[in-house]
Amino acid sequence: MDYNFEEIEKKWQRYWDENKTFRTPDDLTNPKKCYVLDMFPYPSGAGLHVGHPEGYTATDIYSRYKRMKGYNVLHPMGWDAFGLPAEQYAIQTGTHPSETTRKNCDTFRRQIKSLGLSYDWEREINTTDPKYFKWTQWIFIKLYNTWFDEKLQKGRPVSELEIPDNIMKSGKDEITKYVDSKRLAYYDNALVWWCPECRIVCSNEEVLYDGSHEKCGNKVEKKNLKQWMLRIPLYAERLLSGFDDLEWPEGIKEMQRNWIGRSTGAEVDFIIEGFDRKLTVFTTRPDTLFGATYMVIAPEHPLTKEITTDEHRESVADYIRAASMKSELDRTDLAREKSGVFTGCYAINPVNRKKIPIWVADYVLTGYGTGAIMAVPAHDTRDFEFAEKFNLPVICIMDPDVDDPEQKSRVREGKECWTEDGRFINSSDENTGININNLNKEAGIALMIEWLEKTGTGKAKVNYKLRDWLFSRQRYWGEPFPVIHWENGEITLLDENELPLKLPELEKYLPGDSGESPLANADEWLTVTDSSGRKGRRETNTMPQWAGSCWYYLRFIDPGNDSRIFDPEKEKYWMPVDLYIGGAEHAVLHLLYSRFWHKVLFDLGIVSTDEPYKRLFNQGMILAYAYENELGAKVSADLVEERNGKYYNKETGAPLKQIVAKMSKSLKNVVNPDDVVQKYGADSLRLYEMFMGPLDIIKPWDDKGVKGVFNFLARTFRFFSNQENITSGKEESTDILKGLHQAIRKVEGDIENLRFNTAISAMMIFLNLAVKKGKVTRETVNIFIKILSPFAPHLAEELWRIQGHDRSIAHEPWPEVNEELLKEDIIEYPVSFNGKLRFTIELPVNLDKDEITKRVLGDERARKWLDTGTVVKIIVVPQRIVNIVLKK
RNA sequence: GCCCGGAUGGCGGAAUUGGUAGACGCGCUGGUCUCAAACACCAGUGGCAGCAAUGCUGUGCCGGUUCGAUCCCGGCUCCGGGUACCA
Repeated sequence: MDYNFEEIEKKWQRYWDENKTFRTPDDLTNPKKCYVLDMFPYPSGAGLHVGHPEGYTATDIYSRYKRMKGYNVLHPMGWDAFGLPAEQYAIQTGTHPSETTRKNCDTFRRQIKSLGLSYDWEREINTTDPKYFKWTQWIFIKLYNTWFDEKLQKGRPVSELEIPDNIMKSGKDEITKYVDSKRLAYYDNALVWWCPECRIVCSNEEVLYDGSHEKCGNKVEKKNLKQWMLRIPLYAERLLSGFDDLEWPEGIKEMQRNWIGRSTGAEVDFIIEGFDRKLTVFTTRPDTLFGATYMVIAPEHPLTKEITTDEHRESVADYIRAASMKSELDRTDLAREKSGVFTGCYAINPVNRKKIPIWVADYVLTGYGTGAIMAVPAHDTRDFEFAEKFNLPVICIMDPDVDDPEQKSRVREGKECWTEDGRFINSSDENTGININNLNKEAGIALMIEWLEKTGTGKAKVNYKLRDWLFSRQRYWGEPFPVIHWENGEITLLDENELPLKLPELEKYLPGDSGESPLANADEWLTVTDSSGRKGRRETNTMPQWAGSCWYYLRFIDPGNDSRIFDPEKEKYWMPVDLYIGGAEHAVLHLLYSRFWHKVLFDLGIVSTDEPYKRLFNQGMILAYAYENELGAKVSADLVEERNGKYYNKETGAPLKQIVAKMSKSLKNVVNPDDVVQKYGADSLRLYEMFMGPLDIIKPWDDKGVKGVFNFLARTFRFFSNQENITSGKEESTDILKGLHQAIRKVEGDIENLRFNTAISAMMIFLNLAVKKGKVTRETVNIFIKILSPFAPHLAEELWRIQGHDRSIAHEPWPEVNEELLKEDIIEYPVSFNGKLRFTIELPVNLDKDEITKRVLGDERARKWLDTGTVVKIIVVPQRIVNIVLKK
C-alpha cells in the first residue's frame, strides 16, 4: 500500500475536529494535570514560517505523550493580535485593523490546523477581542489600585495603605499625591524615547544600543510626554528570588538577572561647600572613599545649574546643551572618549573632610543611582580615564594583590588603575575616627558602611538597573486605558462593570506628529460628562503589545467566562504552566513583564502560584542556506545551481559559497510550511523539524533532510500496513522484543527531556530492525505505532485503524517498558593497551574483575600486545572496559 | 569591553557527562531491479598507508591531570547571542 499522506492527513484532521478528540477534560479530580503552552503568535500577514511549527510540534508531541500517560492536558492556542503592522496597513489603505487581524488569524488557524496539532480550539483566544481585553483592562485597574509594601515585599490594595500623619494633615491633594506615588501604575511626565517614524514612544527595552527603534530600525529621540508607567523595579527582589525553583535555561535566568542589574553598595552624602545642601552618591565601593579625588554629576542632575559658580556658568551651560544634543545623535560614538567640565564648586569628603572638585560629565547617567558619583580614579577604570584626561589627582589607597613588582609600584604611584582586591593604605583619619588600613576589600566595605551609618553620613543601599516600565503607546490598535482625565486634573478609572471600554470607529488612523494618539480624533468617544456635569476626556494612549501577552496563559484556563477573569477553582487546578516553549527573543521582556504581572496578581490573591511558568524552553531559530560570491555579496537562491556539490551563479557561472543565514525575502530562501505539507505531508514536516537537531540550537533548513524523514514514514507505512509482515503467532522473537523495549525507553526519556531528534533516531533503528527481521507480531506493531503517534499522529491513526482498532489512538495508554527484556547477559568489552583499543571480547555480564582479567589475558589476541612489554597495572571496570598498562 | 553559549566526517547531528568517537539521517560510491531513468532494495563510506589482515592518525589550537579526556583544569583562536560608561 502506498503512503498517501494527503488523504490520510485530511481524513484524521476531520476526525479529530468532528470528535473533539483534543477537548480539554472538564474533570478536575484527576491529580495528574499538565499545562503545555506555546508562546502564542502575532498573526502577521506573511503567514506561518517554518520557525513556528518547530516549537508547536515540540509542545504537541509532549502534550500527546502526556495524554497517553493519563494526564489531563491543557494545550491551547490563540493570537497576540494587537500590533503595529495592522495599523500601518490601516493608515495606508483605510482597512480597519480588526478586518486585517481577522483575515490573518484565519490564515494562521488554517495553517496551524494543517499540521495536525492537538490544540483545544474551543479555547482559542484573541487579545483584540473585547471579551478578552476587558480583563486586560481589569488587571490594569488592579495595578493602579495596588501599592508595594517593601517591608512585607508584597503588593497590597491601596485601601490598606497607611498615610503618614504629616500628609494626612496637609489635605486632600497631598493625600492623593502620596497615594499616587505608591501606586504600581502612575501617570506622569517622563523623558521618553520617541520614534518619529512609528510616531510612538518606546520603552527603554525597545531601544537598541545604537539608539534605533527595535521595531523599525530608525533613530529614536528624547521627548517629554505624559505617560503611564509601571513600577516594576519594586518587584526586582521578588523577580530575582523567584528563579530558584524554576526549570529554566540558566542562560535565560542570567539574562534576566543582568537586566534587573542588582548591585549592592552604599549611598554617601557629601556636603557641598558653600551650600546648605548635600550631594548624595551611590557607590558599590564605599571602601575607596579615601581615594575620592573629585566628584561628577550628570548634566541633567537637578543640582548641576544651582551649584555652578558664575565663573563656570557659561562652559557648564554649553556642556549641558551639547550633552542633550548628543543623546539625540549617535550615542555610541561618544561612548569612548570622556568629556566634562568643572563647576567651580567643591564637596567635602566625609571621611577626611578634604575638599574635592565637582565636575559635570556625561559618563554619569541621570537614571541610575543618584545621578552623581564620587570618583576614585586609582580604583575605577572610568574615573581613571577621566582623571588622566583632565589632570586630576590619582591617589592609590590600596596595596594591590599582585606579584609583578613593577605593576605594583605603578599602581602605588597612581599611574595604573587597580580594581581588584588588596590591602588598604592611606585609609584612616584621626579626626573622623575611621581606619580601614590593612583590611581587604570585603572587610573594608563592611567597616566603612558601619561607619557611614553610625555617623549618619550614609547607608547601605541596593540599586537596580531595571527602570519603571513605560506602559502607553500613541496608537489606535491596542487596549484602551479605562481612564478618564477630568477637567480639574483628577484622574479616575472606570468601574469594573463599565468594562470593556471598546475602541471607537475612526476615519483616519494616522497619529499626530506631536505624540498624540489617533484616538484624539474620536470626539464622541473621547468626551465624558459625569452626573454632576463635570467634563472629562478619555485617555487617548493605548496599552503596548506586551499587555495582552502578559496574562493570556491565565485566560486559556477559562476563556469563556463572562463574569470573572477565570474560575479560581480551575486556576488552582491548572496553574502553573508546566511547559512553556517559545523563541529566545522573548527571554527578557515578555517573560519579565509577565512574571511581574503574575506576582502582583498573586499578592492580590487572584492567582495561586507565585510564578507562572514552571519549565521554560527556548527553541533555536531555523535558518536557511544562502549563497555569496567571492566578494561576500549575497546571491539570491533562485540564481544558484549546484554541480557536484559545489555552487555556481546560473547567469555568470561564478563559484559561490554556501552559507547559513536568516530566511529573507530578498535572498529568496524562505521556506513556506504550506509547500512542505503539500509535498511531503504534515507528519514529515513535523518529524523533520524535530529530527534536524536539538530543539534549542540554531540550525539550517535542508530540503534534502525532509526527504529522509519522509522515507522513514513511507517505509513505516509500507511495512506495518502490510498484513503479510505480521505473524499469526503471539510469541515475539527476543531480538525484536528487546529492540522494541529499547525504543520505548529511549523515546519516553527523550520526550521528557525534549530531545526529540534522538527519539526519532531510536524509532528509525527499530524500523530497520523490524524490516530486516521481516515479520513481527501484532502486539509489536501496536506498541510501535503508539510510540510513533505523538510524532506522526496522522500516520499513526491510520496504521492504528488498519490494525483493526476503531477508536483514536490519542488516548491509548502509553506502553510500559519491560526492564527484564533490556537486561544484557553478554557484554562486549573493549580491551585496550595503554589506552589504545586493540580488540573487543564478549563476556558474560556477571563475571567479577578477576575472572574478566583472566579471560582477557587468556585471549589469543592479547598475547601480541602483552609481548611488547611488562604489565604494570590492569584496570577493569565491570560492564564497561578493560585497560592494560604496559611498560616497555 | 563585559556576560552567556558553541566549535565533532562532505552536511545536520550522536556519544550512558571520564570508559569502543562518529548512532540516526542526508550526500556520495558500488550492486540488484529496469530497455533506460526514477522509486525501492542490498552493501560500503572520518583521514592516511595497505590487495587484505591490520597499523598510524583523528572531536577548533597549545599545554596539563588521568590507566584512559569530545567530556575535567590552565592558556589561546574563531563563531553565535545578550549588553553598552549601571559607579
